[in-house]
Amino acid sequence: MKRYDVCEERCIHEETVRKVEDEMLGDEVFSHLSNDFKMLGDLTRVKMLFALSREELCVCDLASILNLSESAISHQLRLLRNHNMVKFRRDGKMAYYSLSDQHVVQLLKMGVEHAQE
Amino acid sequence: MKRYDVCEERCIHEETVRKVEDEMLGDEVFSHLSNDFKMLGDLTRVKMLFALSREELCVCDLASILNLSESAISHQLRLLRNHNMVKFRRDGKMAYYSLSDQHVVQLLKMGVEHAQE
DNA sequence: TGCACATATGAGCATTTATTCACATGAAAA
DNA sequence: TTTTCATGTGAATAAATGCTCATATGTGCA
Repeated sequence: MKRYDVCEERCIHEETVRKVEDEMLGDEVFSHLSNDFKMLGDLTRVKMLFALSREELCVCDLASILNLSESAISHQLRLLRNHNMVKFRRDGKMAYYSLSDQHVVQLLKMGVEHAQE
Repeated sequence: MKRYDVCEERCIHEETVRKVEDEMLGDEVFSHLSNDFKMLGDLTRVKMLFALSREELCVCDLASILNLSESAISHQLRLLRNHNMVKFRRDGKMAYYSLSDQHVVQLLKMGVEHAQE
């Protein structure tokens, strides 16, 4: 277990570092946070989420819109489900997906604003 | 080049799919978007960005706060720089980093809200 | 100049991840 | 029941990614 304490005793701004350390959140929070953003950090998934922000869609619809295999879409939908970003309802053979809340929409909106600068 | 057109002519909801296809953004926008979110989708980087949202910090400070090597931090800072998420100023031997705009802060804030549900 | 030190970077390695293929599941229709 | 079809999933593979180690860069100071 390395400590990287070379700098820790010389160059750092002790005050500032201590202050920021105090303000840091718990590891689980950061972990949760980065995992959520990771869901948005993929071209396929971000397109899927954007599409779902417009309409409820089945696997087949998404596959058609993104021009990807249904298997690929299904795999990604499972990830999104596990991260509580989408919900779904079954109707016969079909499964209809939609966003599980409005947070994703807001994040997407903010992201687009930033991207368009 | 597969077309996955099996479904395209049978099970899809043509109306809905066409509507959503019309509303989809350009590929460059989605690409930009997912790349930005990807920067937030890593435990180390999200911690770095959070820390930088509190104080301007040097490489050494960040390494100390995250308990990681300065090399690792430097590599990640380069990524963040390339994505215009952090800016830096040199002062002698030191390099001081800070967030390049408030968008990241807002995204982090929204992410935390969502994570805490 | 020459040394010390903070930061930057290239190569290598181990891990993660996105897609495909093949097959399983489950519901509707024949 | 048997068939069909939309969806779900495990295994495999190729690509991307994060860290480490070694080394380079560049600044301040003796």
